Amino acid sequence: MKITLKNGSSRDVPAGQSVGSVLSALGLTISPDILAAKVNGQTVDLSSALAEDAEVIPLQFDSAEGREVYRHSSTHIMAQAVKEVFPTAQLTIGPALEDGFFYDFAFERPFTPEDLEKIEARAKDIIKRALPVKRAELSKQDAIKFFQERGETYKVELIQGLSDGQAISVYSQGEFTDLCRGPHLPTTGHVGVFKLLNTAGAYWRGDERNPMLQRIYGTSFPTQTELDAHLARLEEIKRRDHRKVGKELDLISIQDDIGPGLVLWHPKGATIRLLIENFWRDQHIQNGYELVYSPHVARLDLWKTSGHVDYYRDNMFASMKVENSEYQLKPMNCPFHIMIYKSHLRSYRDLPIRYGELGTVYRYERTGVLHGLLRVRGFTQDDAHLFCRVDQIESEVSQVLDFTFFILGSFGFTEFEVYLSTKPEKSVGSEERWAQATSALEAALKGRGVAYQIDPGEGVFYGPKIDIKIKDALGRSWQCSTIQAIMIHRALMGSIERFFGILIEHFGGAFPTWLAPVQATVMSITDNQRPYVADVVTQLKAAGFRAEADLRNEKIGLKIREAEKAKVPFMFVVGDREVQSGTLAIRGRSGANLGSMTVAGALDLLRADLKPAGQQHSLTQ
RNA sequence: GCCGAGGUAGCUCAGUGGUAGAGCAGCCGAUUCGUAAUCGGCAGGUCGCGGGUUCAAGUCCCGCCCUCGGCUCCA
Repeated sequence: MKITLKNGSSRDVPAGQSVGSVLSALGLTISPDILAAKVNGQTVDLSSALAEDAEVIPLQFDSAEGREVYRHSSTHIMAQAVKEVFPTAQLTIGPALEDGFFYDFAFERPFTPEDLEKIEARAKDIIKRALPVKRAELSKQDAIKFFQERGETYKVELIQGLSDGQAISVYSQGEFTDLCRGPHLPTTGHVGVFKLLNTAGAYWRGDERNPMLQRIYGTSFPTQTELDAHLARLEEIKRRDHRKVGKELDLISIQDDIGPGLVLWHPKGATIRLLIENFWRDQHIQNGYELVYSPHVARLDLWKTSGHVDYYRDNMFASMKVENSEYQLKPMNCPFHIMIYKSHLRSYRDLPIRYGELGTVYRYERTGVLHGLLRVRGFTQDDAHLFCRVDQIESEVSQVLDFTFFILGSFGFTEFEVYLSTKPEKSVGSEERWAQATSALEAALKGRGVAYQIDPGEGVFYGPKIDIKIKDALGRSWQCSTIQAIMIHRALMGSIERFFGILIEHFGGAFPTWLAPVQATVMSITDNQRPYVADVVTQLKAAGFRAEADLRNEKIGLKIREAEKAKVPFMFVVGDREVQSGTLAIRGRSGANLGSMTVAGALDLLRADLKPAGQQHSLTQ
């Protein structure tokens, strides 16, 4: 039997040996760092036997597969701890997540923070015991019997869902046994630091008609340093939360008296929105779009014709009666753009026609899913509909792809994840149209060399779509852009509200100069410099910059602190020295001393900081 | 919608049945100061909304509204 390693070296060994012993026979030290192995592309336990020629790759925590095994074993350790502390809790499922794990238990009451402490202490004890983790295979019948005897009814239900001939694997550590596909760490002692984070309710199998289970989230890492880094990242995410920053910087508010999911844009937030919208309009006109406007309500019949009443009713506000007709608050802009298109006869020579609108729509979302600016009930889509011939679809989609990457890149987003979503269960239109539209989208993606994944069945009822997720400064992915075929429907920023929420978090409120609501604050040291400061501000404003004076009788330290907290990109400090020499002492955001310069020099500095849009500031401040 | 935690001054929060508090912000006064908080004083409340228990409710009970975490990652 021939075993090949990643580095290409290979060796003959007798069949039937375990992966672990083969690796050590090949001269690799089996340190606790090696968690599992990949054999011919499949992740397996180190204890699994090798039966045929194989390529073997040892897995450590530094690989995604290695981490998955590590976290999966961690959640088993937590489950064992829960069973030891609360024997009446029933096991359900417990997968690894990207940076941790969870396990759902059926239990008579929610777990309290005190419970978590006890469970965590027990889990640490289980790690200390370094129990060997053993795999066993049972027939379906035996597996059902085994878990039935232990009162694990959810496990029995899971096994009943598995196919009949299949051998069913269970993993044991000490007295604890769980139904599990594996693979797992060799012992519970392979886990380093272990921490439980929070609890939550979760439906059995994710279905709200099913019983509510008690979920516990946790995470684990080989070292305390890595755990600390992870916790610091969670803190950073909290610090940048757009709901917190949006309030601190007085950008937006969502008020109970107005209604959930309905956003007020305060002057500073509105300034940024205006800049975004102006940029959007200019770019669309330059790229061959015609801009349109449409009303916020329309006869319900329009929404019946469009299919929204049949396919989208759950997300619509209730209709209202006006005179003798029913009217509907709009959940989408498409029917209006189609009506503009249909307002007179079009020749194929007129195509493509591209209608764009910053169209505000209203959708009913259940209160439990609302989330700051990222999930709201009233929002403005940067919407457009492209009417084109079948032979133009591919090139139009290609252009939209390029345009999307340009627009998003202008706001500092340069990493993307692209998904192609295909025909869902509930849909309108023939199979042929779906196939045609889907292949046009795919051809455009391939033509632009864009890497993408398929999201089967996730298309909209009227057509397939390309979704583009942007990655922010902390590496998180957010869904904004969508491009949908049949009539090509696209939104690049998605909704201005969501996009703004993401922008706030991406920059942590420290917007690049072209978007900053206040670009420079000119501050006096004493009352002596007031006329000079006022004159400088007048000059800055005349040059088109958003500048403010801070003439208060306060110490310069306080003025700087407040400008820092407001994330103003530039502070121009003026004392008697500057008045004498006709200069400004310039301080960048976060304390950079940029020296002294004249007003003309300061204007050059501001201009130079405007381009390339969105990419000139460090995102780590 | 469901499970859990919350809602007290503009903001952040303390307040375990007995006279509603602090810090910051605000206002008034003093201070004229060189790169992240000058000092002093004053004012500020339907304790989310509605009902109930009690001599007495921010606090206990019931209903509702809203916010936050989760319900998407699946042996």
